Amino acid sequence: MFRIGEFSQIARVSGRLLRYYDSIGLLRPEHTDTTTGYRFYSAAQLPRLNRILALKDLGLSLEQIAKLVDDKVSTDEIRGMLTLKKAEIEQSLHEEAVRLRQVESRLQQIEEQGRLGDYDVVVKPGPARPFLSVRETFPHLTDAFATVQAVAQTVIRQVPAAAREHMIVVAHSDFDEEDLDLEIGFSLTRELKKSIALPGGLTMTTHELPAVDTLATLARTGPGSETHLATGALGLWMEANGYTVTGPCREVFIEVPFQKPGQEDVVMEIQFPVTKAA
Amino acid sequence: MFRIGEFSQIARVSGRLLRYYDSIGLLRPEHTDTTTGYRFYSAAQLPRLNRILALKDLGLSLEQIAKLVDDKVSTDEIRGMLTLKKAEIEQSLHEEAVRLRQVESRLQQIEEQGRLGDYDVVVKPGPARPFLSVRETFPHLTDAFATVQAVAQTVIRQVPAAAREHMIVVAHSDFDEEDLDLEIGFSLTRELKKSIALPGGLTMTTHELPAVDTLATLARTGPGSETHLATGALGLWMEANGYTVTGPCREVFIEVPFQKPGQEDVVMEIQFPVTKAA
DNA sequence: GCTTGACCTTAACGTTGCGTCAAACCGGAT
DNA sequence: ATCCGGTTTGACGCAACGTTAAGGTCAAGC
Repeated sequence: MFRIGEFSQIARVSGRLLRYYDSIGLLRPEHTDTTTGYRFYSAAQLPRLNRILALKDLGLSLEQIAKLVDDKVSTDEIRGMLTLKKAEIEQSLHEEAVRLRQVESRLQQIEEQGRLGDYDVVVKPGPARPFLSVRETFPHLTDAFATVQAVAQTVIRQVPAAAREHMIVVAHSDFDEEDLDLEIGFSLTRELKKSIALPGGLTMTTHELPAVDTLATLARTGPGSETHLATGALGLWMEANGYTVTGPCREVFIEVPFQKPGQEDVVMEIQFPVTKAA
Repeated sequence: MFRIGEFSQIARVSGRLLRYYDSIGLLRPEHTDTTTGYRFYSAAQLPRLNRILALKDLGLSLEQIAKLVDDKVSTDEIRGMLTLKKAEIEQSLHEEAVRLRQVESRLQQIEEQGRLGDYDVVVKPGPARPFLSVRETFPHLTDAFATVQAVAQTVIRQVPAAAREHMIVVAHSDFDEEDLDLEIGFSLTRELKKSIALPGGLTMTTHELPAVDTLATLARTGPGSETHLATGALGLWMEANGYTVTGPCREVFIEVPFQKPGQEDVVMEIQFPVTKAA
């Protein structure tokens, strides 16, 4: 019989660990002196402790280990636990690899620009929303501006603040093209009357802005005219991190833009539906 | 200005997270109502939150992130932090890969044997110890038995219990060979007189049992005659996990063996000095 | 003006596996 | 008898929040 200190030296673990395993019932000393509380371990307990340590190295929790070493699980269940753990490790390996890529990408950014980039990309899901909007093709971006203004003014006046969410521009065509196919409108918190007329003859109707599992997003503030810089950065990020675009780009205006003349600054989030390429 | 719920929905994070970041000063709401305590966030705070989330994804701690987003560190320090983080991730990737191999190895064991193996290997360091021993070449393992007995008896009688540790047999030759080159003795807790004579003409002298950084060990109880089973399992494990033997095998007897006639069971730990192969 | 229900607040515990004190007790050697 | 090293039981700390719990706020509807 060994006292805790000696046993801990044999097994190369701390005494604290042995006391902890005693307290949770994972490895009880073979005998405990009732008057002094001293723990006494036998040499024959070393294999059990080693099994615990070995299973711990596999990444199993002490709770799982307790069941395993006490033979509380069938062979099939053991197989299941290990198979699950294997999947977890593979998942974790994948995530770490992604992290590594991102860190390397940031380091490269620093080498090239001398500082951390201006923009940060966040990947998150996008829920479905009712979407009160009008879709039009404009010869040039500047031509769309009037419609954006009209939509903002009209919705603010005719839709209660509690029912509307964000002004959103969905680009069904590339922003670089000559003829821009844009959908301009507001996401809503609840269904609303079917359509609202705009001054100028266009009419907004309610559609569904579809939910997207993975959305690569970039939030920025600044002049609306410099949006392309952020869009470019987001494109580079997607390329560098192995994402491919799977849907139309959305520009979500967290604050309704261009409300006052001369107010060029916007707070917006650029969103691209994406999937991780294999 | 958004209340916490709305802001949390925009950013797709929990309200709890925002309150936590407020409490640690990482992201303070732009305004807090002094009478109600309500937090109010502005849209312009979204980029900062996104930067925090992006850096968190890199695996940085909130403490590090706080310094980064508040521009408390130079570009060189940022580079250092990221380079360090990169190394950590690479290390972690390596460890996970090792874990994956071990889990797969266990799964294979279950397929082959229908249960978890009998033996568990633990890798740990072995500290240096003074070693009172005698080295001899024996034609066969059975020939060594008498010397083992003699060493045990003699040391128990002549060395105080506080000074001796474990009986150890170091195999300077392979156990399979015909002529076994064994070193038999006791590790000591402190230096002792230089030599002790054994009945039969041999003499034990004090050497140093060298420290070993990485020792692949396997503890077992059972008949001393079945030690080769455990040794075989340990060999398989080392092979499966990419370790190579770098020194003589040690058999450490946690309890002094063969003390009573007919007592065949031993509690021992088999140790191989190893290194991870590339 | 009152109720309702959604939203907000702080406070506090739970998570995982121990490391790290702190204050007091035990045991063997001198 | 004394001393020193080993042991005991607490108790806090960690990292980053999730999750109740118990109770204020606010705007809408009656």
